[in-house]
Amino acid sequence: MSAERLGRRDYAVDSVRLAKRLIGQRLVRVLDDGTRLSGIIVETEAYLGAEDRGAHSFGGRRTPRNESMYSAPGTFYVYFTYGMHFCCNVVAGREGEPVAVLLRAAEPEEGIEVMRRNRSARPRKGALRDSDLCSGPGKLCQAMGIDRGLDGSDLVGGGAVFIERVRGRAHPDSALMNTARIGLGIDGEWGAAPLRWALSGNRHVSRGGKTIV
DNA sequence: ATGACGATTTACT
DNA sequence: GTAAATCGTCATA
Repeated sequence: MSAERLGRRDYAVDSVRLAKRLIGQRLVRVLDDGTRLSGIIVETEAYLGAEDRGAHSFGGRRTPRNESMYSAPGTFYVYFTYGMHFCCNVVAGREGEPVAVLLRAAEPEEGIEVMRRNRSARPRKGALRDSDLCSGPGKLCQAMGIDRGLDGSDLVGGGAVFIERVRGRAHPDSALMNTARIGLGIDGEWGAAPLRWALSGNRHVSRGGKTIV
């Protein structure tokens, strides 16, 4: 028996709704050798379309890098940044509408030791706690072996990445923390817009360079 | 061809 | 808290 996966319909909603809907659901990455790496999504950010100054699609920008944002809802959008990190998103809305949800953190479930190994590729100080594995967009991708090779893949169907529905884990807004998005180099309306959601009190939420509330 | 800049993470003072 | 690491991407020329 296999768990139910989110379908096209689940993804075909505006990015704010999808950002909240994905919290509590399970992100699954199946490696080439069949190993399952998974974690419960605990932090997301919504990116709107052409009007969103913080989005890669601001102003209707369409380049080879962000092409996946224009694909069907349920498409994976993976990009490389800061010369060393990958970040992954889930496309929302309708095909041709460049809106997406950034997956920022997850609570590891399956394949934790593989994730720890993936995250220890570069030498570092002390031992990695579970909460150091997927508590940030770059960390999550490194732990789960997500890179540009998965950009444009379809989360609906039999691919190597998908999201499983976790029954009884749809969290009400009251269980979520809602803040401005992290790391955008912009001020004003779009820099301050409360488009980041995280499961309140969860230890796997990223620190985002700032103190946890 | 060139230069400025990241939807970040880590180490160090 | 501050700064370094590190390189693909995109706008400009």
